[in-house]
Amino acid sequence: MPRKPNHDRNELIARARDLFWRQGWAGTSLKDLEAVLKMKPGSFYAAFGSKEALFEIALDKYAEGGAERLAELVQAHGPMEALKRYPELAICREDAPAKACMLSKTLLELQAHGHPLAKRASAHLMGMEEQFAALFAQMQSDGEIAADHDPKSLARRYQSDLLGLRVSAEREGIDAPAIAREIAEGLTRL
Amino acid sequence: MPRKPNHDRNELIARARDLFWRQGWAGTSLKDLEAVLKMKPGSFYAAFGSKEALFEIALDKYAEGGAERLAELVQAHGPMEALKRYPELAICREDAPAKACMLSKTLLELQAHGHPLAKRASAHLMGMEEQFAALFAQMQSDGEIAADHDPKSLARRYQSDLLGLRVSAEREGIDAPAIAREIAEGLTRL
DNA sequence: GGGTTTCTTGAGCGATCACTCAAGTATATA
DNA sequence: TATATACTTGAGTGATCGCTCAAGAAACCC
Repeated sequence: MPRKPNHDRNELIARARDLFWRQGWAGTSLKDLEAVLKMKPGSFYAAFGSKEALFEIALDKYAEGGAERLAELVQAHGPMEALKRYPELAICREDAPAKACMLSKTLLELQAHGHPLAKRASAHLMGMEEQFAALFAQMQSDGEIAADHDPKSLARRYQSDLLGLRVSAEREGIDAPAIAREIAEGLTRL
Repeated sequence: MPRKPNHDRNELIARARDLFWRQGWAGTSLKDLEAVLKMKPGSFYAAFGSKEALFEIALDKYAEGGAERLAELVQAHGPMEALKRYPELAICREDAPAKACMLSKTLLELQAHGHPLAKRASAHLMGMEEQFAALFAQMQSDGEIAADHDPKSLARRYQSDLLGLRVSAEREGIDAPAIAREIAEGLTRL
């Protein structure tokens, strides 16, 4: 009996994610969202409830996408090669709306006000780090890297390097791929 | 003939810098500033002209402070030891309003809108990097590190590591000093 | 103390913020 | 075709945004 929605919800969320990723929380107004999603306020609030609710969904989709891309790399090339390629991949995707990580951008912008979205971004960062740690642990049991490392420490450092790389990539006049290569090379020394 | 100002301008700028540093551009309202500076709107605009003008002054003061702190370290301990200590110093100052770098926070928040303050932050980051590069170059002529490195590359990587560290330090449950130690240790391998 | 100058005050400006809701429109079933 | 059920529309909500300005208060000169 009902009328069906004009838009594909998944596509809408992806477009919202890209806009939030690029412009941040406060930098994205409802007007911006209405323009990109081609929705009037009424439809928007019927579909998503609030700006904050949509940001949360977009943030989750962002984290999910990153985890998937890493998992695919692992599937195709194994843990070591995946971790080597991931940094360059993170900054060179030409369709990405920003070089920097949306999780860190959200954390830096909203942490000071104790905003729930900052906590959520922080949790996603922790999830990524655990994913990295699992890969380092696997590389150890495979004998691919020395056994005297703490996988969690390696993951913490790798995550930090990655975040630094992606902030650097946001700057103009910086050869970010060179940094990515150095991070990858650093992994071989383990 | 005139009446003298109630407040010390330098102190006002320092307080504004700390507030902007913590809360970012959009996260800091004029109400916040009025409260922290104990100024009414009229005084505020007479003294600083606009929110943006004050942010710019605060950003410059921030960059200046960082450069000074590094220079003091170099003066006291020489280039290598200074670069080793700087990361830990950056994240452990208990009086700092935030762990993350104000320059990178500004860049990430405002870059997408092409805001002049983002360009200014970017320029300050470049200035820091040149300061680092000069130190690496000095270490080379002193024979303290191998001569076959490019000082600019070393500086770029050091800056990236530093930015990553300071984003990581903003997260909860992360042993940031451990990352700082690893960065310092990495310098010994040059 | 009178006059001048600067600083401080705070009500209030237009613009924009996130958001609401009653009315209109299109698609389904009967 | 008639009716029910979403979905879409956009003017308009109160709140907050950065900012202005006329009036009052305080410190200097003579």
